[in-house]
Parts: sequence; structure tokens; C-alpha cells
Amino acid sequence: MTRSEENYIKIIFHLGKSEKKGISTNAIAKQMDTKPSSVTDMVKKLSDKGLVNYRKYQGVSLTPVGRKKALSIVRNHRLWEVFLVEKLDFSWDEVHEVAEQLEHIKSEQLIDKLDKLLGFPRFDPHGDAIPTKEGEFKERIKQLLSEAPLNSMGICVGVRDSSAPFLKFLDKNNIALGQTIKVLEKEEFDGSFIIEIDKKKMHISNQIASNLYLKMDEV
Amino acid sequence: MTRSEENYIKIIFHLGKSEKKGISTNAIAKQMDTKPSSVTDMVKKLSDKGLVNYRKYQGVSLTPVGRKKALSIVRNHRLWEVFLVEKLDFSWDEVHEVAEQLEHIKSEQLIDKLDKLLGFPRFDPHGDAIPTKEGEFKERIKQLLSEAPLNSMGICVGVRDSSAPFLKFLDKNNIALGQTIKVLEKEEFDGSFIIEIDKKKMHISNQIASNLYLKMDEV
DNA sequence: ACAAATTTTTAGCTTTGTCTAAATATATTT
DNA sequence: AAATATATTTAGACAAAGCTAAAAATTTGT
Ligand SMILES: [Mn+2]
Ligand SMILES: [Mn+2]
Ligand SMILES: [Mn+2]
Ligand SMILES: [Mn+2]
Repeated sequence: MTRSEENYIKIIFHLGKSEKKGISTNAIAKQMDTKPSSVTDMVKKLSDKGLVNYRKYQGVSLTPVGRKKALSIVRNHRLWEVFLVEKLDFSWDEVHEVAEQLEHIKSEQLIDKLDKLLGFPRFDPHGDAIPTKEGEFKERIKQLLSEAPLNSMGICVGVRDSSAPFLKFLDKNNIALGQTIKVLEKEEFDGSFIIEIDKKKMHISNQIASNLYLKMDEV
Repeated sequence: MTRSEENYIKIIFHLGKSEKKGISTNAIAKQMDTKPSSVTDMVKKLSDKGLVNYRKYQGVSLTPVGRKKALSIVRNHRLWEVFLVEKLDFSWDEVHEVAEQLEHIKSEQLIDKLDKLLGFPRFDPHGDAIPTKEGEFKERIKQLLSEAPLNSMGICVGVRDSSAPFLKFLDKNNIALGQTIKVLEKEEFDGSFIIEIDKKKMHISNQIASNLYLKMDEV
């Protein structure tokens, strides 16, 4: 598989997680930062190779083989992100671009050994699950802070938006994965929240609240 | 620079070390495993970009800019090789292929941090010098075992052939970098040697002797 | 010095992945 | 049910990097 094919497969995988029907040409084009006509061409090629199901005008979905391949690339990407943060002291907002390159390095041995060096991590620095070598992938049960019931508590386990500006904002406000957050109040007017974190009360906008994932305490 | 351009520049650099005049199209083609006509095309492009000096039929050489770029790629390659051996437990005969891919990852920060993680190594697993970030590069003073005077001693610091079969042969015979070797006898008939290594006498063929570098003890 | 052999370049073609513009299919309004 | 808007595909072109075959330059051998 070429690098470009791998990127298409990966994006179709990500889009497919939240979409039941076929993924549209336009959606892929937007993510790939390319034109819909280019997507049509590529999608035909991937279909010929048995990696996607494609019927003209009906969108695409991954075949089992394509899904397996996508999971492998996602695995690479996320393991490299862990490496960059844990071993090279990158911050979590700096790793994505580099991992976009590293994910395409072809060497099974390399990934196996990297996995071992990192202690077989199950989640990447943004809280996203790392598929196993065997292609198993289940996302953690989690809930957006903005949808958590009042007075509930949970551990911050992930971000929905993992763009650098958002991650930097969290750093600045001392919000990090692993912290316990209690949802105290919701202001209905603007959808903002008052939460307790680190024994301190804090006010966060709806924008923030709807991009933080919590694993709720079972009470 | 594209990956292909980088590979050409790197090969021109390596060929240029042992060649005074311009590097020939054919020599590059052989190393790149491509056809001379393709080399001509690429060399023109590199010339247009100011990376090589090229006059038709006269071969090519690197410009200062091209050399700087080549050193950067060699630096990447060798740092990654150190990483693979030191941190991921690859053996020295397994790292080259993977480093060929990793050397093209574009991130200055990544290389700086990798360098730091590895403790700013000056030589790669095969004993080859690692160019500095600033583009300084001097090879270690060393001598082929086959050209060392009888009864001289030295430390094994490098290999000329770093192909997997040769490296595996050395492993099998417990010859490794850092070991002290004394040159005891030379058999003029076949050019083979008797050496002392690890307090044991050993017979090695001329083939082996002329692919091992020693840093001679000053006496 | 010239013919032969070798090396290098040129010309023209291929594949990959992209683009624009035009055509066609699907979806949304009226 | 049209008409209109939007999404998608097709057709034709382009740049990168490679190839083969033929032409041209250089080197070598006599
Ligand atoms: Mn990422
Ligand atoms: Mn991530
Ligand atoms: Mn190498
Ligand atoms: Mn090396």
C-alpha cells in the first residue's frame, strides 16, 4: 500500500466510526484536503484492491481487509504518539504531525519492539484506545462532561478535539487526563459549567465541556 | 525536498567521499538501483535546485547546500540506528532497512530530542561518525586490520562492509566493536591473518581483515 | 589517430496522484 | 412534479519519477 492509500483508508475508518451509511466523497475530500474528483479516483482503486466497498454515488465503507489495515495504521500512529510524549518529552499538542509521518514506517518488528518499550500501552496521550496487534479495538466507555449528570464525578480520560489550541488551553488551566472532575452546576443560559477539579472550583464554557470525556464513577 | 531527491543527495555524498572528480551517472544508477537515464533526469533537477554541480558528461558533485542536506540525512539515519540498537534491542544487522525509512521523517525537534535521549552519541552501531546538528562531520582516524603492521594492537571501531551477512558472521565469532585486537601473523599466501582477541588466538581470512577498522594504540 | 566500446543523454512513454471543467446523478424546494 | 441546488463522476491535463530505445559524447585499444 502506498502512503496515500494508507491515508485514505485511515480517514475512511475514522469517518466510518460515527457514520452508519457509506462515507461520502465530499467528506473524504474535506478530511484529505483534496478534491472530490481525486477521491473518486482513489476510491475506485481501493475498491479494485478489495479494501473498500464502493458503489457509484453511494459512498464507501471499509471491507474487513481494509478495516484491518486501518487499525494497523491507527495503532502505529498512537504508539508513536505515546513514544513521543513518554520517551522524548514532547507535549501532547506537538505529537500529531510527527506521528502522521511515523505511522507509515513499514516494519512489524519495529512496532512490536516499540510497543514493548512503552509497556504495551492501551491508550494514547489523548486518551484514545490503541488497537492491538491482532486488530482488536474497543473504545473506552466514556461520556462527554457536558452530558454528565449534575453532582456526578468522573475521571478525565480523553479529549474529543485534540487540536493544539485546545490542548494548550487545557495545559494552561491545569486540566489533564487522569484528574477527577465533579460536575457541580450547569448554567442553562450559555451551557457553561462549574466543576470541581483538584479541590478547586472552576468555571468552564460549554465549548470546553463538550470536548472533554469522563469515565464516570459507578456509585 | 522529496524522498527521492534526498536519497540521491545522500548517495552522491557517500560516493563523493572516495572520489575526487564528479560522480558518474552510472555509479549513482548502480547505488540507487535505477537506470542511468533516470539519474540524468534527477541530476538536472537537483542542479536546478542548487544542490549539485552538474555539467553534461562530467559527473556531479554536491554544492555546499547539497552537502549540508546530505549530512542532515546521514545524521538522521545514524541516530535512528543508534536508537534501534540501544533502545529497541535491534541487532546491528537489522537496523539499516528501517533507518532508510526513518531518516526521511521531517522534524527538527524530533531529531534533537532523539539525540538527547541517546546521550548525544558520536558514532552509530557500525562505528560510523554521526554528523552534528551544525553539519560538522569528521570521520574517526582508523585503519583496516589488513593494513595494520604485525604485532600492533588496536581497538575494533568499525566495519567497512555493513551488510547483514558480514555483521552476523562477526557476531557468530564474537567479534564486536570496542574489542582489542592484536595482529600476530599474516599469511602471505592467501593474505589471511592470525589475531589475538579476548586472549584467544584466531584465524581470519583476508576478506574479514579488510573489512574491519581498528583504532591503533599509540605506542 | 581512428575505430570500437562504453558511458551518458535525449526522446518518448508509463504510473501515481493530483487538478479543473463539464456532465450526470441525487437531494431539496417550491 | 418540476425546478433548482448540491454532490458525484467523467474527461482530459499535469508533475514526479521511473522506464526503453536510440542518439551523442567520451574513453579505450590498436
Ligand atoms: Mn494524532
Ligand atoms: Mn492521539
Ligand atoms: Mn545504515
Ligand atoms: Mn550505520
